[in-house]
Amino acid sequence: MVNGSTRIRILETALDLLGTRGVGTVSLDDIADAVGVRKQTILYWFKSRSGLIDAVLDHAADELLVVVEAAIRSRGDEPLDRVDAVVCAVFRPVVRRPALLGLIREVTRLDESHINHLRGRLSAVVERCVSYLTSEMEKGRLRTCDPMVLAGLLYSTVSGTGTEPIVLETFGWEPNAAGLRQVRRELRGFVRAALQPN
Amino acid sequence: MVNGSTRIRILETALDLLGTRGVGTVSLDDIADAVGVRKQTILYWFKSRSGLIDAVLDHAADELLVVVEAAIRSRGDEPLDRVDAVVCAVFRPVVRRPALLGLIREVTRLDESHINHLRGRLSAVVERCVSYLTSEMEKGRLRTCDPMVLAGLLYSTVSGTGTEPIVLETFGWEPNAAGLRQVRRELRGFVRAALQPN
DNA sequence: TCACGTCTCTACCATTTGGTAGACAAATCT
DNA sequence: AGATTTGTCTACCAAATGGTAGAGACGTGA
Repeated sequence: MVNGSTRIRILETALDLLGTRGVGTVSLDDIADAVGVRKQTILYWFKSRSGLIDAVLDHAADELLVVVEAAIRSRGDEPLDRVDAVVCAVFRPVVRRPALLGLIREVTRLDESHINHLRGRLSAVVERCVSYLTSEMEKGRLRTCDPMVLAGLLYSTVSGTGTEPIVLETFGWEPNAAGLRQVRRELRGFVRAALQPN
Repeated sequence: MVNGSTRIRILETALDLLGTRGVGTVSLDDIADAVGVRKQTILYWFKSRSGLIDAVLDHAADELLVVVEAAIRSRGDEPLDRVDAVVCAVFRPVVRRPALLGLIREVTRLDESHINHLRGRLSAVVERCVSYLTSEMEKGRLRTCDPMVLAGLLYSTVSGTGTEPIVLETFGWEPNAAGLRQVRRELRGFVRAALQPN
């Protein structure tokens, strides 16, 4: 375990490939080629393809968790600002690492064991978000609705924005830095409007 | 071309499988088994796997277009009601045919030719939606923002709701008829709040 | 009856897939 | 120095994949 660099390189590369091209269409050879190594080296570091996928999901969840946790703790008292911070935090990987949300999204295509694996990893943050939304609604500082479903809707909106550039392009969006900034601006306004107490 | 029933059955089954399990993980044999026919029968009706995918995308686009077109023309003058009708229309396949939006979403994983194929099919509706949003914003009857990005955000929200039941379950949602109704109710409230003019 | 087009089948094939076995080199320990 | 562990490789393999070739069943029109 002294030299973890190969393992890490495999993990990072696999995350990018699996997240952008989809879990089903990427073979171990594809990943090995991208890393610059033979397939058998991957199978030395990971028990099997399935084991690699679990490890990559962990890796992705870690990366997301760190970002979200930091954002949840940030900024002052006003809930709209706080949610805004989380939205921005989740949006950041969209720019820096488009594969991340794409991989999380792939979970729908995986089998029960992988699903439960990832779910266990994310449930803590999810619960924190939901209970926060609940308490702010009770104080009348957010539009009153079902907080669990609301959290899911927020996730869908942000994730969709990040994982479906192709669809957004169909809507006339231009995939460059300026376009991304604009999408983020509109996304924030959209979420803010959707949460405003009435 | 007298008996199109086998062709149709292949198309429908392929739509379900490709949409739910992902384009990359479904083989011709899988589809053939589900139809109750041999793989070579599929290759008789469709030039190749790629050709089948194009045909399935067409089929899916048709199904979606009919529903959306009808909804766009429905209901009175108030834009919030009209958008609401479209949201409900797109949500209906979520219940009746979960694979449909899932397949559209898969476009991100496909290559340029398939993408352009589907995009050409959908561009007309997309343009209608965007120009409608634009005109209503100019009249001050919708929250003012970039109409193209807004259309994309709306799509992301609705599509995500329908294609990521697994994720929604992580948020505590229960996947039954009552749960679906609640998700739809919250979805409509969410969109309505996000579009309210300020 | 015979020829013909339609539709589905069996029999293959080359390639790719995830995975196993074990050789070989470099580092590390005794 | 010799033994052992670590990390990557070459050489395979059985199964599955997309696709080709062509046989046979079936109905229809002449």
